[in-house]
Amino acid sequence: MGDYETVASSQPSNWQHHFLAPASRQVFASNETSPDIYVLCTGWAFRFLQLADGRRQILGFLLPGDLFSAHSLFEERFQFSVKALTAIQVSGMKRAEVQSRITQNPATAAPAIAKSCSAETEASEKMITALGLCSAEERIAYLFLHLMRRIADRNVIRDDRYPFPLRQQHIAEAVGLTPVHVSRILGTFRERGIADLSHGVLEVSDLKELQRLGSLT
Amino acid sequence: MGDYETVASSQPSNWQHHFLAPASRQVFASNETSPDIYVLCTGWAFRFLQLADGRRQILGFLLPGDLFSAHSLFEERFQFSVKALTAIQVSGMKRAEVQSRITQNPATAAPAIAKSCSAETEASEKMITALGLCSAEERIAYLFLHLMRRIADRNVIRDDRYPFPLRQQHIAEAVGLTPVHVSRILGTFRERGIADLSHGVLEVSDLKELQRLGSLT
DNA sequence: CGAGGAATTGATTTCCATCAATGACGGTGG
DNA sequence: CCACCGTCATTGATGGAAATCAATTCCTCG
Repeated sequence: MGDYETVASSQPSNWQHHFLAPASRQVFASNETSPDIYVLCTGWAFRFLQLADGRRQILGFLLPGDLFSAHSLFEERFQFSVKALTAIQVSGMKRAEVQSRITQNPATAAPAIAKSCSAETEASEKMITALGLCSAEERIAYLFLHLMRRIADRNVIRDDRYPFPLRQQHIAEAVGLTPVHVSRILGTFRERGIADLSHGVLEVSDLKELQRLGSLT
Repeated sequence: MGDYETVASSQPSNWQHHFLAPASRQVFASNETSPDIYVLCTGWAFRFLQLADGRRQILGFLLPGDLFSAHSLFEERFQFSVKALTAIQVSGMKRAEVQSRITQNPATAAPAIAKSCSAETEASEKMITALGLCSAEERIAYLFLHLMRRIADRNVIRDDRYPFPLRQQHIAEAVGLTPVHVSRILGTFRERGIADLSHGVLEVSDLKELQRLGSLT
């Protein structure tokens, strides 16, 4: 891996460390192995898979507090690559250490881990459904709603304005469209008074309509 | 749930039971809860999500030996529905009992469970990639290769002929296409001498080409 | 046989990708 | 301060992949 900038900890420990990465830097590559597990502390990142011909699929976005993957608790090989969307700060912990702490009190740890894995899988399967069944605008609405919920869990949201540091390119790669088409759909959302994404902020003016489009009911 | 036909066990036990379901019967509905976990013993089934308007996405196929979901070990609520593709035989076990057996020797159970969860998630994320990036024929080739591997793990395959009880409708619902278009693609696979699916058997004549199309490298 | 679902085939439409050009910024250096 | 550049977003024109509509034909199974 690339410990791009290791930050000196105030009380150094041998089982936990931190590092920084600037926007756009790839921090891990698919198939890489690591004795550590990672948590995103600040900033946004995304997980993705890339095909031989360069096509890239974004699997999900990482927000502060997210484990890169719940499965990384047990699996030392990355099944995806990770790239910083904004400047980020990451915390790494020795897997062995974390595992031993888990086995020490499994009663509290096990349900949390199970829930976390379960949530990941559920999100994946909902995304499969969105990609398999939904139109371009439904997919984008779904992505917005999914991220809005996660953002709202971490930030105080006022006036329905969400911090949203995604380029149209990222939206396109997440929901299987071209950036040009994403631009058109966002244009229609604007003129229909549904939502406006610009300058890194998503402002939702017609939540009902957005939900009607993207709820995957 | 519907214990359609409960089979008398030769030595009855209170923590394990079996039942049968005919082809096309839905055996569980999304959001249902169950104190049991289930393994498919014989036949094929599939997991799916359904939207309010009736559109349906197949999330994956279940083959003999498959847990309906590894997450069901911890999660009592179904996040998907299950329907029999052929006539099936299912075994159900009390979750509490299974969990206590797991905690009795976690050293052997834990890695197996983790691997199983991990495999499910990896499969989901590869499917997201296929749906987001790939053309119709690439998606179908991917589905074929994925299932061929799983079938070959359970059956002796001769002459590259795989038992394959899917209707074109099911293929369509799994890879996000219409049955009509699936028919066309399968037609081209036939005339190009790549593979022939009919009468419930998939016969592969040009594995290399199928892999070139569907390997998701 | 005959009936009904499944598959195939053709004609047409729709949605989205692709190609191409333009404009809006923000940074950089002269 | 302004010309230059690269990135991003927007817009228009066109083409292509897959959906949709509509008949048949083919199986399968009573």
